[in-house]
Amino acid sequence: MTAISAVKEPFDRDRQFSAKRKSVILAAAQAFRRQGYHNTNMAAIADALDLTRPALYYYVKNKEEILFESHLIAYDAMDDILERPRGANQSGLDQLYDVFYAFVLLLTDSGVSLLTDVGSLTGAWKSDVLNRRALIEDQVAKLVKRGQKDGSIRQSDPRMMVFFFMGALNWLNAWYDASGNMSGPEIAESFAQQMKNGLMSGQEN
Amino acid sequence: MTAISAVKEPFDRDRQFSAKRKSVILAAAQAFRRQGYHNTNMAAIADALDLTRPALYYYVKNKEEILFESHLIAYDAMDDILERPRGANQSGLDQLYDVFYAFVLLLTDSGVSLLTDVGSLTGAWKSDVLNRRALIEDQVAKLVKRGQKDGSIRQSDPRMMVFFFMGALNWLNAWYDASGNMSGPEIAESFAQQMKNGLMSGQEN
DNA sequence: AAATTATTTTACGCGTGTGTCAAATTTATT
DNA sequence: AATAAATTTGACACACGCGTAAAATAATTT
Repeated sequence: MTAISAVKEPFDRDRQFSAKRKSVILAAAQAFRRQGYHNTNMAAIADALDLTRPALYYYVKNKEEILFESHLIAYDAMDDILERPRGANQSGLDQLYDVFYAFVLLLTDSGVSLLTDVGSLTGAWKSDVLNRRALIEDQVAKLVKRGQKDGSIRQSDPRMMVFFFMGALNWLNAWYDASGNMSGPEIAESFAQQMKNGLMSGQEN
Repeated sequence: MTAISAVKEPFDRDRQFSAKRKSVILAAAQAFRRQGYHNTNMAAIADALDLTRPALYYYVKNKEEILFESHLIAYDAMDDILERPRGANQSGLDQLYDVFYAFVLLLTDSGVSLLTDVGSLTGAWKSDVLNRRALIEDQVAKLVKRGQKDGSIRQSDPRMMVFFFMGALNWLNAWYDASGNMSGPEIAESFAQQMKNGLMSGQEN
């Protein structure tokens, strides 16, 4: 008998299964980030895990499902960041700074990455992902509006502001290489500062 | 006899050929922008031009060449913008503002778009495109450094700054829809302002 | 250790999409 | 009108990569 009681045992099975399943998704997501969805075939994913191609289908319905879940992983992580308690005393701008800083850190230091291949998703998968993204943008836009109310952020279309610095974030994937000479926190610092100054009120301009 | 003299006639032929060739590339580029390279098949490109699929191969070696040239079109246009004479009296920051404004306008108002599928290019095609992009980023970084020298731009890693607002630019493709309620110049104005404030020196921060 | 269940594999079918080629058609030239 | 050149087409070959199914192996339970 293992250390796990007979009652819990099936859960352990499930746990191992979902652990392996997740590592399939993660391995795939990494490859997708580097080479793109269509330039990554199932064999490459299998190889990365020392498995053979059909074994993947034991964990996953099809390739598109992997792409779907890859997106979810990123958006879940961003949701977590957005749900972190933020000092109510802070200005909207400062809160936004912290959130954006955490976003950049997420993309540089954890393996999580934003993916661009939404166009390769179909049906509910596609709309789900787009909805999740829109939700996050809404949350961020809310912070912008908050900052505009408390005077820390200048008056301008919040959506444009969000698109601007979220774009910078998305583009990270294209150039950031963990082996580069710039550390994650350094990039996060630089980006967050730039975002902050871009929005800040009280510029002579 | 047409209006074109017999001497020029062969050139006219060539001109018609390259005109048609270019419209092949442009039609493809549009489709690539909307749906991505791999989600666009040659048939779709042919359909858009009321041609049949093999006719495309009269103008073009293969699909990858189309992608390659799609990239070139965008980078050529950006080079043009960078080569426009800029008032030497202007600060580096102001020059950058104008350039960035023109970049955004290019992407919103002309059909030209930045493409992301570099990973689907191989060999010299890929490196050429990456080089072109790097060259443009260098030019822009030069403007940043100029602004830092003349005191209009604050002291910080120029490469990070360039990545930041060039990212915003690249992300435009993902959300900008000509039918949206925001006009090209409005977006350009908003983005350029945001970029400017982000870099500007003399923020209390 | 036999039996059951979970996991992985080998072998295969199939669709999609690219690129080619020889023939047909259209357009220009003499 | 006949010829030549440019352009387009229909028909085909072929490769790649996804997903499936039945069988084999490994792990777990009784």
